Formats: sequence, C-alpha cells, structure tokens
Amino acid sequence: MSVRHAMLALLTVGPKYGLQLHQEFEAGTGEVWPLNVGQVYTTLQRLERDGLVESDDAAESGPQKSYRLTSSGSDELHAWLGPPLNTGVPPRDELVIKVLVALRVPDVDVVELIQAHRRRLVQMMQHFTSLKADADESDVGLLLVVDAEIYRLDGVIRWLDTADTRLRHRPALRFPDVPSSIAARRRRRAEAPA
Amino acid sequence: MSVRHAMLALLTVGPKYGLQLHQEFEAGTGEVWPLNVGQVYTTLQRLERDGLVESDDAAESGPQKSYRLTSSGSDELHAWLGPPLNTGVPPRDELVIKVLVALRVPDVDVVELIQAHRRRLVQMMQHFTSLKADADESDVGLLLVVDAEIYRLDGVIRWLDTADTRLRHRPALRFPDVPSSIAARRRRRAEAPA
DNA sequence: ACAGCCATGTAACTTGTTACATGATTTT
DNA sequence: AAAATCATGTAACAAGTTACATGGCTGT
Repeated sequence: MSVRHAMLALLTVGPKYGLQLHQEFEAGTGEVWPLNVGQVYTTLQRLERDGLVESDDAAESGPQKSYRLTSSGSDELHAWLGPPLNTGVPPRDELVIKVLVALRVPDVDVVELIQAHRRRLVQMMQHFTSLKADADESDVGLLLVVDAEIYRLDGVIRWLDTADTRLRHRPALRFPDVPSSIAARRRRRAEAPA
Repeated sequence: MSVRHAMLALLTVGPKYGLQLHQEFEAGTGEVWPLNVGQVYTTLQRLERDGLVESDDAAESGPQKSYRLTSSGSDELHAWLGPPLNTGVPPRDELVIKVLVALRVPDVDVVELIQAHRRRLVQMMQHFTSLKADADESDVGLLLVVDAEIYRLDGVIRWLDTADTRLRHRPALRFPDVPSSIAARRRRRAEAPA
C-alpha cells in the first residue's frame, strides 16, 4: 500500500497532477525505487473510486488534471502514518523461503546456493555504498533510502551466515514431512487397501 | 512469487495433494508466516494453467487430488533456485516510504513517528527473541525463520536510529518540490495568464 | 445421528505492474 | 514541419488474499 498512501501524502500540501506526483515520488528515491508513470494514473483512479481524492475533471487550468485530497483521504492517510497498532504478520521473505524450500529439493546444494546469494548481496552492498559516497549530502531522501537498503542487505548477509553455519553443522537434515494425523491415515490406507 | 515456487519445490520429492502442501509449507514457518489454505488451491490451479504441474484429476486413490511436477515446472523451479543473475530493483520498503513521505506532510511530527515505530519494533524483537528461546532446537525451519525476522528487525531499528539523528540535525528540511523544467513552465503560465 | 475434521474449491477483490495509445505543447 | 517532451490514460495481467461453500469420512 506504499504507493497509494504516498500519493495521498503528497497531496496534503495542495492539489497536484499526475506527472507532478510521479516526479515528487521519485525525487531522491527514483534511483533506487523507480516508479512506472502509468501506475500513478491507475493509483489515482483507484483513489478517486474509493473517495479518497477528487479531481478537477476539466482541463480548465492548462493540460493538467489536478487531484486534491478529500477528508476521508486525509483520515486514511493519518491512520496509515500513525503508530502501527496492529502490525500483522511480517512479510514473507523470499530468500528465506528459498533456502527452506531448497532443503527439501534433492540435487540442490543449499550451501552453494547460500554462498552464491551471499556473493551477490555483497556486490549490491558495494554498489549502494558507493552510491552513498557519491550522493549529494543535502539529498536527505536519497541518503535515507540508501541507508535503508544497506541495513537491509547487511541483515540478509548476516542471516545467510548464520544459516550457513546452522546447516553445515546439521548436514543430514530430516523433516517431519507430514504431520502425524494425516500421515497415519495415509499409512493405514496404504497398508490395508481394498 | 514465493508461494508459487515453494509449491513446486515441495512437489520435487513426489506427488502431493493440497492440504499436504499446506501443512508442509507451514511446518516450521507457520507460526510466523501463516498461509491461508485456499491460497494453496488457487496457486495450484494457476500452476496447472501454466503447465508447471499436472494433476491426477480423478479421485482414484482416495479423496485427495494429487499434483505432480512437469518438466517445465522443474525448469522453472531451478531457474528460481539458481543464483540470482538479475536481482532487479529492491523491494520498496513501506516504512521508509512512510518516513520520507511524512516529511512532506504538514502537522506530522516525524521524529515522534520514528520513535513510535521504534518502540513497536523493539517489542516485536523481544517477541521473536523469546520465540527463539522457546523453540525446539531441532526445528531448523523455525529457527531460520525467526533468525531472519530478528536480523530484519535489527536492521530496521538501526535505520530508524540513523534516520532520527539525520532528521534531528536537519530540522527544517527543504524539498526541491518539482524539478525545474516543469516548475518553470508552471511559473511562466501563472505569471502571464490570458 | 451428529459433531468435527479432512479436503477441495471458488468468486471476488487488492495492489502492483507494464506495454501501449493518444493528444498537446514546446523546441529545433 | 519534425522531433522531443509533457501529460494522461487504459487494457491486461500477476500474485496474494480471504470468506465462503461443499462433500466425505470418522469417532462418539
């Protein structure tokens, strides 16, 4: 829901039109997180459908169609910005799933998989480090985004390392495969067919 | 694409049916990343539509409908598991977006927002830490998932801290708002109307 | 018989995403 | 007038997600 709410936030300082929102969204973050222009328009349409924004439908003041926040849009935004009361389930991490799932696949060397990803992540880390070094000191947006990415990569790399040692110490890994109740019935069926 | 490929991976060791896939997927990770059962079936249908799995359509061997991997399914899986050649743009981090965007919203205290999130994250960190302490040592799946979550939270907290100091040192933040070319045109129009 | 679980399925929806089309305006 | 850029829009799809419906089987 990031893009959606970001649009709302950008509209708090006054009406804006599509491309303007796109530019402001990508200001700073654009190098790291590009945003397809089309998505701005689809998002704006959906926001209008949900009554969170309104548009000056006509091309009255130039070729731009400007959108403005409604009061429910403002409510929605502040509910999103406000402290996270619920913070449900954490997002599924694709790399973690990959490793866990690779453990069950025959003919896949998980440790090699881990190392390959580690090498790639270190590369990316270097990339962002140099990006940070070259960044304009006053561009707080870019600095924050790059910081975030570096911390994230660091965490992933450290996870890969602990996963690596965990798995090296337990080379032959066994899975329960199927929880007992189901497995039991299957076994029963297999043992006593028609 | 995690769920999709996880299903493929679980099918490499032989045909499985829906609930079985659900149970195996949630084994270990279920406490952290629950998966709605229905999604298993929708995912299986889509995989079959794409020719990556096949099903024993009949209820020949009991009430279960078992699925098996096709060769293109196996290809797809190994392409996913294999080292990440591309690794396109990193995922947009919702919290980062939130902070960046909050900087542009009047009447929002970003530092307070950061602190609120930080408190919540520390809570979650404690939760996962105790979950890890209570975990069965042999349940490698759960341990790895919890590890990953802890490292992730740690990174986020550290990012919040650097963001906090960065923003405290720069209380009055100015944005370029709109890139020059657009702004210039708008200015021109405003200064010289009809 | 009835409660409860096993097992499958589906209709509907959301957000993200892109490739493409179409004018208008500006610049050269 | 042609090329470039501004500006909007759309059709189509992927993946995730859920609430609900429907049988069959099992134990009491």
